[in-house]
Amino acid sequence: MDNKKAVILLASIAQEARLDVFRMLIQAGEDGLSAGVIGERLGIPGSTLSFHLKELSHAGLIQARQESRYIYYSANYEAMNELLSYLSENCCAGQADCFSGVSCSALNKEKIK
Amino acid sequence: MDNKKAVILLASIAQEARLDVFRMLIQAGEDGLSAGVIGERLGIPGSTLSFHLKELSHAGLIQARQESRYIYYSANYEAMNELLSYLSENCCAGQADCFSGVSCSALNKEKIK
DNA sequence: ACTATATTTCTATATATATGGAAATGTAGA
DNA sequence: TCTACATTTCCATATATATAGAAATATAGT
Repeated sequence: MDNKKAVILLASIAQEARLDVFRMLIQAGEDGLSAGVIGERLGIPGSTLSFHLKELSHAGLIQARQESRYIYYSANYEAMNELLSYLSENCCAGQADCFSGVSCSALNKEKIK
Repeated sequence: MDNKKAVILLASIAQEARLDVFRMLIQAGEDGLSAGVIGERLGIPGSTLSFHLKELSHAGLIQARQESRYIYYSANYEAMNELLSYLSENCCAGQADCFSGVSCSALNKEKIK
């Protein structure tokens, strides 16, 4: 993952409504949720939601799948993993005390080895 | 860390120049770098850089320290760790296959236990 | 005090993002 | 085909962000 790609992914979740949507889809699992359900749960008008869903899917963090009249959106775990890896590597590079005291400490031990 | 805070941190690095600055400061270590050096290395005019440095420090991802005529900026590793923890938790929640095959796999084993 | 240098603030401007109603599109059941 | 419903696109508008020159401010050496 390069810089530009990371910025695109970051920007796609650097917005309250979109972060909410993404977290919801992460929780929802592989099947995802329909646009209608997402919008209803978050109280977002259709057109606004559509805009945000497009942002997220253009970034590649979620994907759409049509099923009868509904369009189901689901999280792309792989893309999020790549972003987290990028951030971990670019945060921790050469920094032994990075991730100390947080849940990622196991990761850090791995990297220091 | 709550949603809003995460959005602020994400937005602060969801911009190419700022992500560059932040990565540079991560690499630079505790002492950090002066504004002038950062601007020169990235080829960014002073006023533009100042704007971005302010964004990053308002978010709390970097901090400033005056030393004679120079102002040194340095990365706040703790803040970045908290952001990564938040993202890890909100990405991996209940998802066993999260982080598989990437450098964060050790973290995941920890969490599944 | 004067000068040089570092950085920020001010200002204008360009560009991007966010919001949501209304209309258009797509899908399926009667 | 008609109707109901889901979702998107179109559109106008509001707000936020990014850029950079010029002026202002701060610091330190002479």
